[in-house]
Amino acid sequence: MNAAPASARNDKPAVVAAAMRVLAESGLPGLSMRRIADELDVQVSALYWHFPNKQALLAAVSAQIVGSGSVPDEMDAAARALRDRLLAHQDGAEIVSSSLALGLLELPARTALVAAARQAGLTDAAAEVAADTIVHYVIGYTFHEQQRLHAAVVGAADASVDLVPDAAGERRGDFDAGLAMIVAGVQASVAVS
Amino acid sequence: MNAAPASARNDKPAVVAAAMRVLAESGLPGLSMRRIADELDVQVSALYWHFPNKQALLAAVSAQIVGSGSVPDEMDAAARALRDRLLAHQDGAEIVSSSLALGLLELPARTALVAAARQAGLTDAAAEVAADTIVHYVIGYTFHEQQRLHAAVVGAADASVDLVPDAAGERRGDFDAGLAMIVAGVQASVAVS
DNA sequence: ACCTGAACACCGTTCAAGT
DNA sequence: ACCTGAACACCGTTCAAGT
Repeated sequence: MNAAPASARNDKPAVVAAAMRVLAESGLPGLSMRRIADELDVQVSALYWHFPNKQALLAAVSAQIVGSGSVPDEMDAAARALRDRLLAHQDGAEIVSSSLALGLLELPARTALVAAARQAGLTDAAAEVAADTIVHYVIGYTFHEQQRLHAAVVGAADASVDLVPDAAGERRGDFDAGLAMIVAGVQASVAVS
Repeated sequence: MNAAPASARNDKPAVVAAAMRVLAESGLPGLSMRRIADELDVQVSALYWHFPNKQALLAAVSAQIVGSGSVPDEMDAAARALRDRLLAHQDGAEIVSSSLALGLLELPARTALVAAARQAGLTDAAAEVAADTIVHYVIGYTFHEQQRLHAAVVGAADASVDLVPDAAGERRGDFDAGLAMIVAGVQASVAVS
């Protein structure tokens, strides 16, 4: 009953893999159903056998981006792990953001953040708020950063020098500084409750 | 020299006003150049006399959304004022987010936040980080919230009951709770520096 | 189970030409 | 100064039909 079919065609993971390749090459603006179909040497309509619509396909891409492995159990480490995942793919933050908002994606990092906040002494409800606050910050910050990269590419000879100062160096510092403020606030909220 | 022209045609503010009407009626997905042109009884190509491209038009819409008036000078009040502006327009957070990331928009609330953070005792650099952290949180949170509204409209008979619990009530509380954590963290960072 | 081919109803942008 | 008309190169989605 597990006999290999006569002609091996595409399955869901193959479609997602093709989408990841297109994303790496052309970013989110280039990630059209037609480009993905081309990558598989297939008609566009074939994709709709595997996924009901583009958003569902993007949700599968998002799941690939954020991964399913384990996440560090400290708050700042978990936040940075999420950020690194997003940064590892072009427009990663934007894709994940929309899948998340549509309720089509589970975030392993969020689960880890809730646990860490609880361990720090927050009530269950406060831990959820803290986790969401940090997730919003990470995604918002990284989204903004990745879109600036786009703008910089478009306006090559632009005065965008001061917008993207020394590339990764300073930005990582700012991200960490902001994150530290939030984490401090979360810990401070234990005293209040 | 200020004589009224024979036939009064459209100017930039009129185009922006038309775009705001379309946005109110159909949201960001419906905000196409063609729909805006229709609203003005004009050909699409006419819009390109007023704006070089759609992003520039969206930046003008964003400026209208965030306003130019004065902003409360306390940190949490300034953050809530920004949030209220975004919530007052369909997909306000998404539109503003992309204009901001592209460097096409000034945020009055950000200026107020920097000033408030400085007054709280932060260094100039730390005050900028604090302001950006809060702005990212506000936009990220509101973006997420507004996209859920979309999803709820699309899946009317859905099990989206637990995703949008009691509408505004609980959400406002969660937003404020998260904001309070960040503000506490910002104030805590004064001791460190 | 997976795909083709063709169509539908859209997009943003450009450009010569008009008044 | 502001607009028309037509075109270009795209989109996501649907659907009957094939193997």
